[in-house]
Amino acid sequence: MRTLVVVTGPTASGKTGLAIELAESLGTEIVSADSRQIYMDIPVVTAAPTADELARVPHHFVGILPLDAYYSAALYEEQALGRLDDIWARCGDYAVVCGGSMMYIDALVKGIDPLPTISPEVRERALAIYTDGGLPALHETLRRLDPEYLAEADPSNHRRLIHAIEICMEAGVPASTLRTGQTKERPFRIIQMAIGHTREVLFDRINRRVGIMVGQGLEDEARRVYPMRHLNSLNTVGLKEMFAYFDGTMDRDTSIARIAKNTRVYAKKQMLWLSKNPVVNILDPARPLLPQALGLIQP
RNA sequence: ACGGGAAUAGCUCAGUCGGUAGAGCACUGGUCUCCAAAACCAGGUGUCGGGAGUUCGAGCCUCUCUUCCCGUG
Repeated sequence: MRTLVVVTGPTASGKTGLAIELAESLGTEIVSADSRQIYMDIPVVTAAPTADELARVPHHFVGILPLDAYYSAALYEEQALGRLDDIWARCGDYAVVCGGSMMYIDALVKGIDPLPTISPEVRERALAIYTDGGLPALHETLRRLDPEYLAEADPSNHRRLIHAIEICMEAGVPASTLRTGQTKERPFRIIQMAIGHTREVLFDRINRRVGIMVGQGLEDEARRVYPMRHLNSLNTVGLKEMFAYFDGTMDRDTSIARIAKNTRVYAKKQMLWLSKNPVVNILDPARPLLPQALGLIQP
């Protein structure tokens, strides 16, 4: 039976290493579920798998997109499903997904409504409504295009309001009519797991990892992409803070301290998401992980 | 040792006329159908250094102790 093994969890929890061990012992490949590792040219800050690790197990969706490429959870769902079929066809019944982008994991596991991909022209028009008129203009536009969404939406969250307007413009119908929120049934078995570090241990791992990144050339990497800093792909923990240092608004030590701090904040958000998702099996980090993981797969 | 200053949230500090405290950052909790490492929302977490006094009432005034800083030795 085709089985999707999902290794998720907060950043710096050891997902990559576990996924590689699993893929090796199952004789299969890894599909990454990471909204930043998918971009090329930023491997250090995203803690992407190393050359060694990539040589041990083939990875998909790592370092494949130019920094200015548009991407979304819906695109990921479609492309990852296709790639999984390919892996099952070549490698047998198992495929491993590894990543901490919970939106992507959800899109893959539960499915996401087929909302249209927004054209650059529409994106520009919708953004202009906000830059010209702020939140009130967004509310006014939605009152016309999709009052139902406006009633449910977070009125302060311009990103989501803009996106709803984009969908209305692109699709020609109210966005709320396209959103069913229905979970799709997948024709394969799904087993999800995460490593259950305590917050204290995880924060310590994060602090150490930031130091390692700096040693691996984080600053050089950030400097190389600095001219493109307004791209969404670079709106990323570890780069934002470095850019502030380059801009002169923060000294280097503060910048690095803030990277650690913001990574901890990010990890907390991921843990919150996990805690709301009881389907995920929590592995005990005090015991060897691989046997626990294999035990979940073949009870 | 003497003189002066300071002590309030995790940190830096504000606190009017005496009416049991507030800001920024930090921190904590949360939202979630799609650029999500994004975006957004909510919450003050306190023995006002200790003790005593004046007062109806003290972060604020008085005394005292402690600690720290600056100056002079």
